[in-house]
Amino acid sequence: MPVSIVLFEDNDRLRESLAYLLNSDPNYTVKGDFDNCNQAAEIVEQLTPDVVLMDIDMPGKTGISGVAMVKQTRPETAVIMYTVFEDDERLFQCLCAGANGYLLKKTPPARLFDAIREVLEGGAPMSPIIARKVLNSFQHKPDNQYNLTSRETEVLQLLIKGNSIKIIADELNMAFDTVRSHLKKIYLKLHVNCGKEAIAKALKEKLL
Amino acid sequence: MPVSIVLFEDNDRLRESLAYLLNSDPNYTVKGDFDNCNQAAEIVEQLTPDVVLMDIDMPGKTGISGVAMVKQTRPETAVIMYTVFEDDERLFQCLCAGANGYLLKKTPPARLFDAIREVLEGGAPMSPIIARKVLNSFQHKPDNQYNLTSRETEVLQLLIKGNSIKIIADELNMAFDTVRSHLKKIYLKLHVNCGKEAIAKALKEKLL
DNA sequence: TTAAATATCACTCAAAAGAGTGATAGGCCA
DNA sequence: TGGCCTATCACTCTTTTGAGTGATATTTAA
Repeated sequence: MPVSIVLFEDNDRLRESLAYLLNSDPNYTVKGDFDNCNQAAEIVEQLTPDVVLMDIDMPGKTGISGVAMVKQTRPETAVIMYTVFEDDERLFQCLCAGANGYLLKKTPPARLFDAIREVLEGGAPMSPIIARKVLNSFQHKPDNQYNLTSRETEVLQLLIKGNSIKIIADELNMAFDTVRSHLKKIYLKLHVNCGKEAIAKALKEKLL
Repeated sequence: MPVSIVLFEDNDRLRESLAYLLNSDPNYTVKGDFDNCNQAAEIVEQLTPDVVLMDIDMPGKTGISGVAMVKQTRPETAVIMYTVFEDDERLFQCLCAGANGYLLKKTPPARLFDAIREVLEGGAPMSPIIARKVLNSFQHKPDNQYNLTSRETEVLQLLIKGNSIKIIADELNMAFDTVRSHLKKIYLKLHVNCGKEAIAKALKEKLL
């Protein structure tokens, strides 16, 4: 019996190409393909696929909600995300929602067959960059992808402990305005607008 | 130039088989093989391998200490664990110590070549069961040990995204002062004094 | 040896946030 | 029925923070 698959992907051409590709192998059969995942729960309940391929950016509900819905209504369904996004935010949201795999769209199509086989064996197919991000998330060591200077790092470390500018200045023996000066640069480098966003970003991405 | 590899594995026959296997491919060369990792730091410093294959159960220091030492002295070294153990305890200790991959010994030897290629591409080769365990570790549910009400939770969720009070009020269709009212209660319940501390605590303790 | 980056501090102005106080209304439950 | 909790909103006052601008000394790198 071939592996049954359902696709959620809003790009019509891509979705049809994928369906054609998968159907061309007798071991796989696409039971349904949809350009949104608003009815994902009902669909997996009806079609009972072995594997779901899920885009993230779709009209209506995002694939992040999509994987959550699928996993809630039919947990035994293997869900592989298939997306262009490789930011930490969406990646970990998908994983927390129960995704079983995460492939970037730049993945060569042939790899898709491997991934589906792998996920059915209980594995977790991931693109290399994604796998690396996942492993890095276990290390509590900083990455400094934003090129913070050592002084800026010190300031940010104190900030994410919830300290006020006044306290930080005292702690690092510098003037109030110097701390603010550093903070401005930090916000620039992190692309945020205020301390709260900086804390959120630093902690979410384990910068320190 | 072939990929240079160092092996740490106390089973002599297995270690020699691995070395023979890897050396049989001109693209790979085993620069050294050792039955313990007590001198792992000095060894990688001397031999500067691209990849280290590391057993866990060895006389003297464990492979867990081993990967930590290697990563500390030469972080650019890719370390792949190669072990029979598949318990969560050792697995996550290795990941936290900085392992770049985790293969079970039941892995077919041919897969080793894939794994080495994968780790050099920035990926994280893992046996399917291991990958599954890693992904499962992300499915944490919120705890709500501080007895936040549903409304307070909504406010906190928006706060930790870095939103201002004004934005939160708008988002939840409530008055500016109502949001502040909720925030005051949230700060009380979390035992913090300001929004920055609340964000830090909520994210560190994965409250939401 | 110049130019760039870094670290330092100062001043102003406006916006945001925290502290304190109090009020109203609906739901729940004993 | 009368508390208790939750959610809602309002007002004041003070502190904190962000944005803008600019200056100076030191270090680093081209």
